[in-house]
Amino acid sequence: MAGLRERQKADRHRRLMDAALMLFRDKGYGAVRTEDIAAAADVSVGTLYNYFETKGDLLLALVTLEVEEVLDQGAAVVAKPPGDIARAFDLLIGTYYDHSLVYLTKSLWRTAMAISISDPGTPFSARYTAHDHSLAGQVTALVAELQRRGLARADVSAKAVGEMLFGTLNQLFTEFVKDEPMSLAALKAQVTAQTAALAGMLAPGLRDSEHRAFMREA
Amino acid sequence: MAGLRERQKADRHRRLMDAALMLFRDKGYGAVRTEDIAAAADVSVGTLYNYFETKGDLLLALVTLEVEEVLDQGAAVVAKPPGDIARAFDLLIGTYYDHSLVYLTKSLWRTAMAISISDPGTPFSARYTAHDHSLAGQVTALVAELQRRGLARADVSAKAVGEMLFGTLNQLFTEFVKDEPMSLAALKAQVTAQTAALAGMLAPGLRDSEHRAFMREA
DNA sequence: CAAAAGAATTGAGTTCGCTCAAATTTAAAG
DNA sequence: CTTTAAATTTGAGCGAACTCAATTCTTTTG
Repeated sequence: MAGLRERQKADRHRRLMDAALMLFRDKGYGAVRTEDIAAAADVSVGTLYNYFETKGDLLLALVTLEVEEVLDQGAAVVAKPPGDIARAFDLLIGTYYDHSLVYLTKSLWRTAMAISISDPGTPFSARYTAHDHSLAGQVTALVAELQRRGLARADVSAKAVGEMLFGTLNQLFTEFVKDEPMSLAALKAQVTAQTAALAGMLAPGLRDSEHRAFMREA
Repeated sequence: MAGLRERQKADRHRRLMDAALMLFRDKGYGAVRTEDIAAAADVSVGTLYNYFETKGDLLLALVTLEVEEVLDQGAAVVAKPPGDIARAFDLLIGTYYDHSLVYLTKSLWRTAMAISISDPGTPFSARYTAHDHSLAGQVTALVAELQRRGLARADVSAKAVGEMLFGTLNQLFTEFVKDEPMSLAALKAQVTAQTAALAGMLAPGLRDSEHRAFMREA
């Protein structure tokens, strides 16, 4: 069995994560002092900094939890996508968006994004960027899967489409978290509107006249 | 003539901006203490905070300088655009990009972006967002001007195209400032590649076969 | 089991952004 | 030119993130 030290370590780590999640959600990142988190987790401030490099690093650990769960849910969608391109995009992206507020608030997302932009060289930012790449990879995987199933034309690069799609969903998500009153429904409506043209272009075996009609709509 | 008080005020404001610009560029935002800026401007810390709400606000004042100059330069391009859509886009966007590092460094841009994301309700963020809107408006104005001159098809919304274009150039700029070794030339190459398809679609009087060829390239 | 070695915790101390009551400077009034 | 009023500056002090030398706890060794 694991030694006492190891168990205590795991336990303290969990307590710190739990305390931080609760406090951040409740009072907001800025209003929570590292001392509060430490106290709620029954450790000293020094110990908190033995487990996490900075207060922001603690937030990232929560973001990581979030993203790992959403990647799992997304994998299920990629494995069995709806038979329609537009619906498949909406379902995968909707899964991401729905999950985004399970653990974190808009304010916490903003803080995490801000830290990752301002210090792009740090481990924090590197991990945040890695999450982005995982998500973009999953979107690409969906496009490839649709192609494999003959639901999307195979003569375009799945990677190019996937990254364009991820760029769009990411930008819309950024606007969403910056706009406190904006609802998830409004966000989804936006992404549906913006990806409809792309979905149309990806439809296989479209005759030229129909193709041109899609172009005009987009 | 202006009273003594007024002159002193303008002078202190200028000294603070000069000092902040020099120190931020030299040592980086985080390494400069408000006390250092105050000392370099020959005022006390309290006075600094009488002129600027926060240390970040001082950075924003520098960003504002930057954006106002670039808007002036951009207006000249809009007034007399090159006769080719792709070249016109490249020239305007290139003007923005070239000017972006005249006053500020990548690191300072990142800090400014981070602050504007993390506190979207503050005056800082509002002004930063206003800059974005001004730039998007100028890009839209370029599209409208090209339409007026018969250089771009008039049957698409200049606003829609302008905002899509701005979204792209903004996203690429964000990636640029996050990637310290990336050169301005590389940034421009990326934007040229990404906007080429859009420029192609906007060409007026294109025959259907050519139109479809552009689609396939994009 | 006792002692030595090693690992982790602790919290007082440091730093830096920012504030505010007192002091100073400029303008206005008599 | 004084006196009064108003505007502005000032810097010691506060709060919060983070550090590190001393302490406590766990494991290993003899």
